[in-house]
Amino acid sequence: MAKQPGLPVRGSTTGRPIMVLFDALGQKWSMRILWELRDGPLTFRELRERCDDVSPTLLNTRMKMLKELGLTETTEQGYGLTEWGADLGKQLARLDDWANKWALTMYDAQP
Amino acid sequence: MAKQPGLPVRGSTTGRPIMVLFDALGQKWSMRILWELRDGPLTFRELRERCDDVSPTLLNTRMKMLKELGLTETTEQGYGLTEWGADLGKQLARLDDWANKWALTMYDAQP
DNA sequence: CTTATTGCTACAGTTAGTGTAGCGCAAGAG
DNA sequence: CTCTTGCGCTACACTAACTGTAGCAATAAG
Repeated sequence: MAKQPGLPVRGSTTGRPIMVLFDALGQKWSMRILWELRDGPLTFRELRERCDDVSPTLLNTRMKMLKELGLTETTEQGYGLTEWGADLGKQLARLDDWANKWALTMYDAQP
Repeated sequence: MAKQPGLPVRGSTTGRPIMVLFDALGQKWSMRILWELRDGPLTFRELRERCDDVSPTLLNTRMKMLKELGLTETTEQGYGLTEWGADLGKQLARLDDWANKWALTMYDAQP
């Protein structure tokens, strides 16, 4: 089933962009994959290894979805982020900053 | 099973804050719940309704998790965000802005 | 008492994700 | 040419995550 802003997703019929994004990022490994690709393209097997050996079945379906959403693409160096994917990656980097402060003040856990 | 920065989560043994966050937000309805609480506390049944009638079973387990993470709390008005939860909500609002631009330039889909 | 509304639990059924094995293909070595 | 090596990916059986409906115990009002 296709997936893009404007079309309904799990748990929301409106196709409102943020709902599409919540649906996509709310699936296991989605954010992690974008995160691991932040420093440049990786091969299927490399990416899989970085994601704690996620099952290839899932990695493949997830990559198909992210590709459909225009966030990743396949280059000659392997799987990489598109411009939009990289942009979203920056948003995730902000989340990283946030998470570190959060952990620090709430649990004294180090990044 | 407890959940907090510093302790291992699904797919990462390090307990690195961003991984804890990815694990938590990567579960279905997590982001949506934080999103729906952004304008103030809601009762269990109200919150459930706003989340497209998510099953009460899941809503309850999710609320327990979010509470454990210090993102939500139960007030006299019902379920609400903590300061950290509200802060994270602001990050999600940034994602909303991002998603709207994304949808607009990629698919001409309106927010 | 009855009635209504609340937060929440029980439980069976469906969907999503896991883990291992290995296929088909392309490139390099002998 | 054959043999190996490493690649992206698929098959498939298993487990975990989520769904949907019914309804319980508690509280409050009539």
